Amino acid sequence: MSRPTMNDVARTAGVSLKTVSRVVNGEPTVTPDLAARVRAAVETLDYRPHLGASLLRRNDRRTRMIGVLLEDVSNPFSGVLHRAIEEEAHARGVHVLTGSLGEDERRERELARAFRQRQTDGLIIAPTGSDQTYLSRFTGTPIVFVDRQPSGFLADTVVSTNVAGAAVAVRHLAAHGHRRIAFLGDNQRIPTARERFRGYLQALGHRPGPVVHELRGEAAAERATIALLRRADPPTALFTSQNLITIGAVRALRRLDRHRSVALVGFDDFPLADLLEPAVTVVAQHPARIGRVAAGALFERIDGHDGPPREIRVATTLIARGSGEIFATGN
Amino acid sequence: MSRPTMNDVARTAGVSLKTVSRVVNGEPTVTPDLAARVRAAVETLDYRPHLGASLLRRNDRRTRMIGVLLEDVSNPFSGVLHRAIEEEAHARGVHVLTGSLGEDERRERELARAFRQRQTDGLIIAPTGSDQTYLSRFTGTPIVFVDRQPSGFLADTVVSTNVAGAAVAVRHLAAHGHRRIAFLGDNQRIPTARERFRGYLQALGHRPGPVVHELRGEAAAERATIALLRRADPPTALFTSQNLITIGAVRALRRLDRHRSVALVGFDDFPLADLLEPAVTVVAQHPARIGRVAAGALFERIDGHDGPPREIRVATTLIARGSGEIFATGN
DNA sequence: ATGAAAGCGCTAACAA
DNA sequence: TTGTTAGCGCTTTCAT
Repeated sequence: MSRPTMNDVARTAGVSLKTVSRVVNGEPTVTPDLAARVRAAVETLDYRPHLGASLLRRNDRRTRMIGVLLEDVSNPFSGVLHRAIEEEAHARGVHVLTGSLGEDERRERELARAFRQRQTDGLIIAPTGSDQTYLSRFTGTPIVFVDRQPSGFLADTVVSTNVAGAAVAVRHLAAHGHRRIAFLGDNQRIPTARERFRGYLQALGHRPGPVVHELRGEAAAERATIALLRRADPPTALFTSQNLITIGAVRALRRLDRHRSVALVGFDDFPLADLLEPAVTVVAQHPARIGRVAAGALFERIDGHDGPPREIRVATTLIARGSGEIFATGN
Repeated sequence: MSRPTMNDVARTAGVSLKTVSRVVNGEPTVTPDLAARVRAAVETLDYRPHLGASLLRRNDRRTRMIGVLLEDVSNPFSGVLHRAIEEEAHARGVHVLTGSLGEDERRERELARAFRQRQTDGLIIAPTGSDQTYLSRFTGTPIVFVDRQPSGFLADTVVSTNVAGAAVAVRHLAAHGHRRIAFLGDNQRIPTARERFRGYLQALGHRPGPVVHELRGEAAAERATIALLRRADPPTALFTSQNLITIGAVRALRRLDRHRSVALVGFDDFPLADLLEPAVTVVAQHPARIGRVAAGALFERIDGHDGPPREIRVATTLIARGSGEIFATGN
């Protein structure tokens, strides 16, 4: 025998199907006596309502399920973001479908489509692709972007104050006497990455130091840093615009035994940054806050809010720990 | 106007509803001409099949969705586990519902029930509660446990070789001359935690050093370590049985400036362990492998495999980095 | 307060 | 190859 239906419950309780439906859905218009009998039948049959069937017939077509697309659920920034979103959802009795995108544009599109097809009430996306035009067909599904803003499609977006944060980092280095401050960054097609570069340029007036873009991952950042420090005229300080790049740079400085002489400020905090020698100065983002705000915005939209797309900026915080307070040596 | 249905598509394409169904489901028995007309109609109407309705009628009641319950999606071990599971699922066209449990037993039960109610094809659970008896009612939903084995309910379980791994760690310390090796551990109601303690005892014959259990989180571990080292007869080496505890211990050693004199081996690796001073020796678990294996086992069950519950052990690896190779000083 | 009937969007079983 | 009919498990609407 298969799973019991409302009909089975009705039969064993000796009531009509509709009465069972009323009890299950907590409608108040049922006599306590009948309600008790229904609940007993539910118990003995181990009845569980079929959410899909209920959804099919309901007017209020909410699945109470949202989709979250992140760069990689195993990286610390995404993890904290994810957790914060999950908490907000949990508080509303909403479940979360999760997907990691890596750098795969196609996977972003496919997962977004697939999640929507599952009738998720809304989507939170940290876009990895360089074009989100495909989302314009997603009518009826609220979308909020986090961490990176979209291209070719407009919706609520929650991101850090990248320009200001990067500028603060670079000015901090300049204040410690540095004149040749290198920029190490990643994919410049991503608006967020461009903003951080802009902050760097802004802070240095128009006298930038050496610049390296398109660094993918720790290893690439380590190699690039080594190359930079072996140049004839090496930088005395580094600004790394992303956490994996920061870690790569730390490894490079260690290998060259320059970690006590070359200053470093990274964008985005990471676990144990405070336990390294020297501890790493960063401009911290607040992924938990970003997640909370993004989830809040999404649920507002789901609940019918219909204003124009908002861009919400979350402030960053400079955390001086040592690596950024190394002074420039004479040159 | 609302979302188009198969009927709408049928009407605009001038065919029967069933023909549309055939095209949408890729059944081969449709003339190219009709199929093309259907696809055109799908395109112009922006039709998307309603998964819920389809599920309701199908014989093969697969949602192609699994549920994953983890301790905390924002901790690195869980994150890597999660990603590995997601990759296996993705390869099979399956989506993942995720939930974090913290230390909340009730949340475990509630989420497991809720996910099952959503007709997830199976569940992967890193149990936080001390009793999984409630799962015995979950007939028809395959379950696999990861990281920690269940109590009161039996199912496939994928865990590290905790006893052996802990013993290796402790013997490694003993081999460096240590005789007073402390154990710092967490919740002893969790079988996994007990196993690690057992490995510790096993390695020391019956001459254990100081033992502290029930440490919850980094801060507690830090305090406990400080207290331990201030005793009259302090340990010369520490075995920390979990990654947050290891980090707490590192902080304590730093604060007391004993990080170069007291040896430390931790159970479970963590990011940047190799960049600390001294780099932290660990018995590494392999969360990615655990995740892959667990997902594999779950999908086997979903595909109908019906053997007895299996306990699958994943080996650990000692990674000597420095902190575990500090020799005992005369005493 | 309770129930009967209709139908949500789709697929199974069968017929043409 | 195509179409017709019934019905998945539930909620709606309308009657009682």
